[in-house]
Amino acid sequence: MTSLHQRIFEDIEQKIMSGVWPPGQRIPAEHELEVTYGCSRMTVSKALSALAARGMIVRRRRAGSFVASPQMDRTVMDISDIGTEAKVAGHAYGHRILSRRIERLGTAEAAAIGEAAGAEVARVECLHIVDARPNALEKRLILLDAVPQARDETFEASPPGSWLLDQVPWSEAKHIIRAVSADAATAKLLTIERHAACLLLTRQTWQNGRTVTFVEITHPGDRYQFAGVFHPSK
Amino acid sequence: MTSLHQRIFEDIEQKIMSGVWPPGQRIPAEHELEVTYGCSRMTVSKALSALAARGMIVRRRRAGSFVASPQMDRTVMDISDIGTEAKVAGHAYGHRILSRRIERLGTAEAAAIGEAAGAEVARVECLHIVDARPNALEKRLILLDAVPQARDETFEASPPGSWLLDQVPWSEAKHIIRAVSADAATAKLLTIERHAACLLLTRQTWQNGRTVTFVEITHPGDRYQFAGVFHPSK
DNA sequence: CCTGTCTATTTGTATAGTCAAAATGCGGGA
DNA sequence: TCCCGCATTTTGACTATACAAATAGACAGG
Repeated sequence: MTSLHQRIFEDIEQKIMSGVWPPGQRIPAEHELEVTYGCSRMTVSKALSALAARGMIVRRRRAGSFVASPQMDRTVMDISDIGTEAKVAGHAYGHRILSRRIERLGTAEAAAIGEAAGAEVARVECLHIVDARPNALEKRLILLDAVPQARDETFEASPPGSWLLDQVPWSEAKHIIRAVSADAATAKLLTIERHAACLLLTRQTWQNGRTVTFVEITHPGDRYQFAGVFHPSK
Repeated sequence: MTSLHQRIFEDIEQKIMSGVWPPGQRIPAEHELEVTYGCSRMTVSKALSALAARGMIVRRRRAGSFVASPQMDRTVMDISDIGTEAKVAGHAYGHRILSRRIERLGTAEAAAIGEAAGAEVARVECLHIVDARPNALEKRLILLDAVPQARDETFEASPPGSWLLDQVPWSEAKHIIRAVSADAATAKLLTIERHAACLLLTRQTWQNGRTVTFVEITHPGDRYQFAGVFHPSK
């Protein structure tokens, strides 16, 4: 007994999530949807407004409604540099690909991310540098089944995260934040002391129930933090 | 040039946030608001639906609309025990008040939280215990100006966080998550090794622009994590 | 070609109703 | 007294309509 505006909402959501309507795609005008669903404009409008409120579409007068760009590979909270909080603008950002190769998932790792062993993946390690200091070490798996274009991508032009945004439409994601002690290799790359506390962000992204990418990002704990303001009305 | 339904939304939001309408308070029925604002029911309904969508009110047929209970002192993400993730139910929870005293804010601390030095605060330290193991150390400041009832509260019955939920209506909050190494005192209380990585959650809560409480919660990094699933449609 | 204007399209806001579903709390019956 | 059923209130869903605001794209003028 779902209501009509809810059905329209879910219908369009599904089209966006499955990639049938990619980011930037124009959504039929309210008038057209009113015909396809055989209802009044108010009902269509309610569904579209809800989608807009959730950030899945962007609406512009006269132009129409468009599928928004996904934010699947963005952290839930902002990552900020503890030392230079005020300095918002003027960050010099860069990245360095440490390694990149195509391989097949081992059984242990496959089980950990809930995919079949033997699946082909691109394994990428990338160091993120802000203002000449390393601020994150990224270890990523990209399932070639879901993103075949990743096979021949070097990620030199744009880091894997941003690159994926342009390839995969919409998805769901799970974030986990842990505190860990840096191992020797990580400490060296991030130029911090061994055993220093680090923030470890793990994110797994799915589309249609299948894993797209799995990434671990390690931040130096003494320099970076996750922050977010939440007035209940937002 | 704000629209009418938006004005109604903000008007009611303000009443809730400022505490004029405390949690559980019944909101005038749509029909009554339609009279007070001199508009149609649809317009009122739109505003109330938006408030309901944001979790600020709960609506029930025939009964009416009610101000929801605040979630101001809840973490944005769930805190879960890494070792026993499956075991959702059946946690034995307890807490122990380590210290509690009334004092005045020093200049350094006052500056850090953006309040005037010399303001009276209750300073509470509390250890949270889940399944016989300490899982969090809480260091909290409560501004007596905002919550005078805290002066004579022992927090033995319920920990400061839950206690505050019943005292302060609605508020805004800022969360910060850091990774830190445990100092000697913290390590001993949490029964972990010195310098072990810990998750440090800092939360500051305001009401009407004035700080209500400021809290630092330290979790053992090897046993606890923050996790959240985010399908963009939620 | 470039620039300013005009128009038609599309979303935003609002009204005024109808019918449906839920559930509270009352009154009547055992 | 207690319990059950029903009437009434209140929210939920939807229609049909109206006008306002923005602006993309066509068109005219320099």
